[in-house]
Formats: sequence, structure tokens, C-alpha cells
Amino acid sequence: MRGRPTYYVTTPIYYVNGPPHIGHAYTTIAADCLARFKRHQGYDVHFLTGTDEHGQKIARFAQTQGQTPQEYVDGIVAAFKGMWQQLEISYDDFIRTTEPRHKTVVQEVFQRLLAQDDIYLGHYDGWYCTPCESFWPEGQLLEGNCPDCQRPVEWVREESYFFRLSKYQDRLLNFFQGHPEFLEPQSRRHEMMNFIAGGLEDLCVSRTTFSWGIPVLGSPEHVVYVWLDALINYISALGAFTENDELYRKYWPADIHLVGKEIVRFHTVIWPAVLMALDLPLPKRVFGHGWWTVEGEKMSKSRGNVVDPGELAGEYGVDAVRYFLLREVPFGSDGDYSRSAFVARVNSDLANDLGNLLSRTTAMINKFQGGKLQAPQESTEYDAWLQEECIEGARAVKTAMDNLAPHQALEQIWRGVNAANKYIENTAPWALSREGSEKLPTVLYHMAESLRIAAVLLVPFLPNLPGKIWQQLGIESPLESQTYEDALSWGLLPVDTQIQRGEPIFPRIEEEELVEKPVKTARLPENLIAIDDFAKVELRLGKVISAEKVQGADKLLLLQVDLGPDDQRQIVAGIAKYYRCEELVGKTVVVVANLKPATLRGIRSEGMLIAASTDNKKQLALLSVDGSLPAGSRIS
RNA sequence: AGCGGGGUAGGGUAGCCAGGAGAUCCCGACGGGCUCAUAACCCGUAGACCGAUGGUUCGAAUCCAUCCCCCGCCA
Repeated sequence: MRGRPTYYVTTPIYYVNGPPHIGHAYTTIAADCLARFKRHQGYDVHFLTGTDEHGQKIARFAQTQGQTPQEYVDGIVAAFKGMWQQLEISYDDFIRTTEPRHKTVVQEVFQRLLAQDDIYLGHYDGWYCTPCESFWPEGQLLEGNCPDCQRPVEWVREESYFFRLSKYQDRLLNFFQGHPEFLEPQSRRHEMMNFIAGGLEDLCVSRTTFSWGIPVLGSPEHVVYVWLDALINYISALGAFTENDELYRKYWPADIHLVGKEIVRFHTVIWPAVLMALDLPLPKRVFGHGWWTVEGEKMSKSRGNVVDPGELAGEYGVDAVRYFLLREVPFGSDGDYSRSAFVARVNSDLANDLGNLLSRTTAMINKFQGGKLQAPQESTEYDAWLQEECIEGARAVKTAMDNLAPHQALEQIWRGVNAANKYIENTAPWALSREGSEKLPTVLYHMAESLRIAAVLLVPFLPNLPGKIWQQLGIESPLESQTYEDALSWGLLPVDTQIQRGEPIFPRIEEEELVEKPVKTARLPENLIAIDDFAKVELRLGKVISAEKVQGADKLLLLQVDLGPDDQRQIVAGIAKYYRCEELVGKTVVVVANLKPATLRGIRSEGMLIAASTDNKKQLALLSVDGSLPAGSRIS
């Protein structure tokens, strides 16, 4: 007996060498959107995500943090799970490569492949940097030295197990030729076929140089190396090769693996080859999506421009973040995140087009019809057009999603939204109201109905806005009971619905907030001075000749400062807590040279040193100059 | 080196495979309209030698050749 059709969608398991960033969020949001869309269509969906937690990098990083690898990965995994919760990711399962359920399957697969001679014991030869514990390909070496630490590398042989990838070259190529839909976008497909045709080498699948991994049964000095460990998550999570394999039998092969373009090769060459060796069906589809840059630059920790999607979501809401990522860029292409693009996009689409449509619709139903929807009366010449735009858009959503083009799906939903805004302009319900026209109830119904359709269609994309629309429209049947099908029919909105107008569902992000962050200099203080006010202050460079503590005062130092030929001053400065006498001598400092002399603790002070300090006075630093100028130099 | 993709208004793009009237859409700029609405919405205007050169053709963004630049793949 067959139940509902199944749909198995995966993200990659993310390497936990740092907290989740916008790239992780992108893949996961896209997968979530797909999963929700398929559920909305009535599929029995299984949505898997997870984390890849082994390897030397992790072990070493944990060590620098003074943690065990397990403690370290537990912490990062918690961050991932927290992020997914915040972004309302509806995964069905979260697999970690450190879980026993994964390890046992990996070991089982390894043993099977070893037994059937698809894995064999050999040697891995390569240039090895002992301090870095890393192998480097010849091409990456810098004059024979480690590209990381510049120290010399040595040629070493390590005993390793290898997977006979080369054996599957022809079968892989045939598979690619027979399944043009297997890898998308198409440009990736060509690259991979080229790559395979160029010849495949066997793949190193074990390491002995570190131990944070899954031990090979019977050879515990070996741990399973990266890809064999990681890729198997897609079936280990389903219980493949265990007694408890109903999920595997139900959902495998996967309908789609969503991956970033950087790991397309592993998913379309190594993974199919391993599955062929195991005699298991191959995934139906792999999609390699693009990368995000930030303000036009590559995102990286060292640049410090990594965008935290949680922070964005906290500031502007989950719907805005999801909408921007899904709408801004075609799914296979690279995209650029910038705050201004983000604000422009969500303001224009979510606030102006959609939110304002709801706002004006509910306002007019309230004002002209006492908040109650009525059955359409006399029709207008624009009714059919609006209906068609909405329904055609709704139909196109499915096509777009089948093509893995969420940006097009959203565009199609907005086809209806935009049409509704135009419809209002064309029919001018405020005028109809004044005239007491029979067309008024028709027009108001059409407006509300187009919003009903948009709300239903948006359910897989945005977790919150559709519910708000639903609530304000006052529809009694729960939104959760609606399916994609309900967006394909016009006129399902009950005619005597009572509108519940409320707050704007998506307020505009105001410009001030926008400019405040990047352009801080735009804020001028109120106590402005003219340039000649500044010129009254005579600043000169001074060289500290000597420094000593002032008896009986813990803040004060007495300095002798050279301010140029024939000008030596004694200055009392309140910097004893921040500088020791020895480190001041010889230092070039900035001195207010025309300050009226003052007497501090009975000592005459003939000037003042300039220093910067934090508001709480915890830190203080003397000003100096960028270069070597003679004492007495004027500053202006 | 090779293989693949691409260069279209200020930015981002569609069209190209199957050549034909004014080269699409979005954002931005400018002008107007409306007054229901979140200064939102609607309409209109400007802005592109369609990377360069040459060719095929009655006709080329589209086909062919050469060149220039960008990007991807090559463990």
C-alpha cells in the first residue's frame, strides 16, 4: 500500500569550525522553504540537516580553547541549533557525525567496502609539514616550504586506506550522460563531466596522523577521513544498514541534496561512486547554489565582515532575512548582501507592496463597509484580469519551485500583489463609495481575495507574515489547514468575513536607521567652533627629558619637556596611573604650549600633555605623531 | 595551456539555442496622478553605439570568424 508521495531534502552537514554564518543560513533556509513547500503540497517530507564534527582542525582548535574536542563541538552545535530555531527551520532530523548512530553506519560501510575490495590499504605520499600536521599538494608549496607557516616540508609516506574511485569513472560518466537532471545548474554539470573524463584517482579515506574521527574497525590507528565520514550522513540518519531502517526504505534515494558550489564535486562524484559500490540508488538531484559576498567583498573571518543572520533576524525579523535571501538572487548564482540592498528589498516588497496592500484593503473595508466583507455585486472590467494574475502567479509558483527557483516563485506571488495594487488604482473604491456604486463590494472582495491567495502561497517562505495577513483578514479556518491547492482557486474567501484591521504587518525600515551605522561622521556636535577658535590653541611637539613622581600625589608626574631651542618646560601631568617614568623618557608627546601656567601640589606647570581616554577613564594614551619631527614642531 | 560560462541604460537583469516592427523587467533618477493606505500606491519621461572588429543576410543583441576583458573547473 502506498501512502503520500515522499520527499527527502538535505542540506550539507556543516563543519563546526566556527559559528553559523549567512552562507549556512542560506542553504538551510532554501532547504526549509523547499521542505515547507512540499509539505504544503501534501508530500510526506523528510528534511535533514546536521553537523560534521571530526578532523584535525577541530581537535586542534578545541585544544587552543582548553576544551576536549567533544566539549568544543557540543558548544558550536548548540549555536547551530539555536540559529535554526531562530530562523524557524523545520528540519525533521539533525544528524551529528559524533553520534553513535552515525559512527556505526560509517564503520559498517567501511567494512563492506573493504571486504569487497573497493577499499584497500595503501600509502599516501606527500609533502608534509610536521608542525602544522598537514599534507600540501606540490603546487601549493611556497619555494618548497609550508604555505601556512613557511617552514620546510618533508616527503613522507603514510599508511592509508583508499577507495577505488577510479574504478567508477566510466559508470559515473555514463550516469551523468543518462541523467541530465542529476546536477544543476547545468554549468556545474559540464565541469563535473570534464573532471571525471579527465581521470579519477583513488581517494584516501583514512588517516593515522590524528585520532579525532571514527576509528576503522580492526585498524584503530586509522580514522575515517572526511568525505567518507561526512557523506554517509545522508543514509546513516535514515538508519541504513541497521535493523531499524524503515526511514531508509521510505525516503531513500534523496529527492535533492542542496549544497554550496564548493562541494558539488564531492556530492556528484565521490558520493555516487560510494553508493554504486554499495549497490544503492543514487540521489535524484544535486543542486549547487552560489555564494554570498558582503558589500561586494568576499566574506571571511579575517576581513571581519561575516554577517550573522541571527543578528539581522533579531533586528528586522526572520521573515525579512528569509525573504531577502530567497528573493534577491537566482538560486544558482552568487549574490551580494549589503545593508542598503537588504533594506531596499524588504521595504519595497514587504512593507510597500504587500504590507501596504493589506493596510489599505482592511482600512477601506472598515471605512466603506463597516469592516464586513460582502458578496461581489456588479462586476468591473478589471475583475477578470486580477483573478488571472493571481491564479496564473499561483500556478507559476509550483513550476518555479520544481525548478529550484524560489526567487521566481516569490516574483510570481508578487505578480498577484502588484496586480491588486493596480486594481485598486483602476477601480478607485473610494470613488465607488462616494457614488454608492454596486461595484464597491465586488472590488473590496477582490482585494481581500488576492491577499488570501498571497498569504497561502507565502506560507512556505515566511513563517510570520502570512499568519498576520490571515488574522487581519479575519478568516476563521486556520491557515495551517490551507494547502497550495487553496491558492489555485478564486473565490474561497467566505463572503461575510469580519475584517480585523491591526498594526502594519511589516513596518518600513526607516532611512535614519540605515545611515546611522555606516556614516557616523554625519552627526555633528552642537558646540561647533570656528577655525580661529582652534587656532588659539598652540600645540607643539615635545620630547620628554625626564620624569619623576610628585611626592604625595598618586596621579601626578613631574616632567621636563623639550619644546625646541631655548624652550624647556616643566609640566605636571595626571598620568601616573597609566605610564611609568622610565617609559616616558625620550617619548615625543603633544603639548599645549600656550596654556596659562598653573600650580599643582605646589609645583608650577607650564603646559599640558594631550591624551585620549575612554569615557570611564580605565584606559588612557598620550598623543604622539606618525613620524619623527623635531621637538617644538607646531601642530595645526 | 585546455574546457566551460559571461560581457545589454547608474546598478542588477530578460531576450540569444529555433535572426525580423518601438530591446524586457526590477531598483535608482526625474515628472505627473490619486487621497484608501506604512510619504505608501498608480501612470509617464529620460537613460543602452546590446564588449571590439569584420563577415553571412533584404534584415543581427541573436548566426559565423577574430580579438579584448571578467568568472568558473582542472583533487
